[in-house]
Amino acid sequence: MSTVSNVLNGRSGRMRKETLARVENAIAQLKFHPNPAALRLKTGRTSLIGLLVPSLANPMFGAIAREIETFAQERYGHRVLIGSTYRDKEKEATFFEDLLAHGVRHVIVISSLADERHFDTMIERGMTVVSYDRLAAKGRTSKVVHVTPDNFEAARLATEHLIEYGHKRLAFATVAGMTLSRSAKIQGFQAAASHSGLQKTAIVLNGGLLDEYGDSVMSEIGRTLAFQLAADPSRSTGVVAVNDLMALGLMAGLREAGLRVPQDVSIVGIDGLFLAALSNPALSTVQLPVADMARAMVDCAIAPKAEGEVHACEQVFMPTLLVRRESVAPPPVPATESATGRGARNARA
Amino acid sequence: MSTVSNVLNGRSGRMRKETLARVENAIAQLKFHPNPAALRLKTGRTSLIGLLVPSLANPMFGAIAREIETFAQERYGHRVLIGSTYRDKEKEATFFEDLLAHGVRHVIVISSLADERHFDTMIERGMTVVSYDRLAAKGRTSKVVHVTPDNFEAARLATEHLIEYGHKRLAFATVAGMTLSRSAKIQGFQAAASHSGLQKTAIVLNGGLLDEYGDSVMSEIGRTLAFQLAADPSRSTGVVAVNDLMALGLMAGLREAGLRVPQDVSIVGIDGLFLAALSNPALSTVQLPVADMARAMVDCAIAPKAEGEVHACEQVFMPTLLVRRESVAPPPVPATESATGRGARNARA
DNA sequence: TTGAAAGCGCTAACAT
DNA sequence: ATGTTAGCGCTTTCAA
Repeated sequence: MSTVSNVLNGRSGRMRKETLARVENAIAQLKFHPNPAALRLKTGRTSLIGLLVPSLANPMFGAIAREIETFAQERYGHRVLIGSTYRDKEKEATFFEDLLAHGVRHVIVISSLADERHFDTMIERGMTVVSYDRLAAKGRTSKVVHVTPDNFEAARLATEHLIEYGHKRLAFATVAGMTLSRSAKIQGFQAAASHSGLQKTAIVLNGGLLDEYGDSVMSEIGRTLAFQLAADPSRSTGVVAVNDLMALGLMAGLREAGLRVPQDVSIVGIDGLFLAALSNPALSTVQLPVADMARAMVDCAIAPKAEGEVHACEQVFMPTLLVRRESVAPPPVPATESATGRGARNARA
Repeated sequence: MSTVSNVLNGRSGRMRKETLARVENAIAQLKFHPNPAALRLKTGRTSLIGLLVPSLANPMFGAIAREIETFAQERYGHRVLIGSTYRDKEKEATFFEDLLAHGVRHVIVISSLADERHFDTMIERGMTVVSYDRLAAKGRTSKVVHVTPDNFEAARLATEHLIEYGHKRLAFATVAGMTLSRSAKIQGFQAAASHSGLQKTAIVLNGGLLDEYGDSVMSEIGRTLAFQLAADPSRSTGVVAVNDLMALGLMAGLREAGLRVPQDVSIVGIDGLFLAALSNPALSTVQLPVADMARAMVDCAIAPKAEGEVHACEQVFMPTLLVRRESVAPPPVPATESATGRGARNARA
């Protein structure tokens, strides 16, 4: 029995070849697969990785989940235990408890709550947690691994694109509720604006709060924001959306409000969803390196670490590039200052 | 010990109240949670449910997965072990093996291969498998539970909508590779066409094959099909897409080819993704009852069944309704028979 | 180099 | 009504 165990665990040096062959033969013959439950019970390990997303219905998270699942499986033979948090602290905590109970030691958390102190508890209990879309808070040394796109840079790139086309009145459209990634994007937006002396007219449009229905309301918020924008005679002519879904909602809302994209308002998204190519006009967006980030997350989560290794690493991925499509054009030439407006409730957020 | 076990398993009748209270107290005090691995090892059961989707990156499957995950958790306290198959037989089989090894007894398979005989093996090995988007093949009695929208009816509804607007030349756009759901849709399409004497001009447009990249190429295929359509002087004026993603791709392609939706060509989708409301023009589509179906699948998969119960049930869900938006209009009035065409390579599929 | 035995945390049969 | 025990399938000492 222990010899078989040794074979299974690669300690084939401790027996003579003949025995090894005999065991391997039997394993093949019987199609023997170690029972994960027994393994789990004995060792505490399991070949499962936890994945926490705000909502599976959000195509961006779907895209990331897809890459994570594929890679974890191919590279490490791990399956994925998935859960939606709807950005709810309670749900997130419950999920972590369940994971622990199921023996899952590796978990990837996509865009969780602003506060990640609760991760430390889990790490002390033996988990490796990889957090997406944020960096460690200043002054805190946690053992959480962070993998994130450079959100500042992504937003800066998007904003630059608008400036390059001559836009003077810029806006950044986001949802209420501040996360690190959102504030990094806002900073990138403002940095780009300031760099061109446009900070005075660069505004942040804060839409509604994501409710329990998760991220499929993101585009609804974009739509609402679009109406606010449309109602403002001195509206921004170029807007950077916090993500592609927001951008899509913005475009739909603008159109409903009678404004044209890009003739009246230009829009740039961030993410690079395949859906961005399908919109009308096709959405210009900053492409994030989804597959690379997914691989990095899986590696950080699962790869065996050297014993004393301080495991807090931070990986920041550059946005691959700006995908220029059709949603950006030069700003409209104003006949008079407020020619494009229609007498409106002053509805800026 | 066994008393505790009895408490945990609801057999609280076998002890006196006082003991029950004492045990419950201790459980609360110690925050005791039964170890799933031990439970699994002992009983063979686990509180995990398997979910197989063609691709997580497909928003429709994301939407379904979201509902399944939420309901399985809320109703049964089950977590979801998810995997993408990319519609590959090998990957599907591997996933099933892994599930079995992990002790998972309940699995939901979304839109799998045409042939589902391999499920029988798994069922014999103690699994409950629920299959989405198909009915049992005629003449076969398997123990697979089927939950599906009425695809025939969905396509019929979509087609009727086009006919109602006066379209005479109809097309159904789909991908290569026949699944039961796709063929049911085609039949619904043809039935509606025939019903109005339009069968002569009702054609099926078969796009490319879904490759290993999964369903994000669905819209690419739509785009390609759009070019074929545009090149045909006597093209169909109303097209039903096999799903919303295909419809979105079709619209993008048509636009690139210089055709307008709905003025030149009308499009109807099937699914009712939230994305359909965001397109330009907003996509008219047949809404499927995603949440209801998800619940039904989870119930069928997990709910304890009476012993001898013949377990093959078939649940067919009616499409809730047609969502009328902007992608359908009356057909263009032809100046002469082929006025709208541009001398084209005859490119029909 | 191999075998024997303990034990991971439970459940269920059995004994008390 | 409660306690005792075997055993689910492994890993890992320890002994041979």
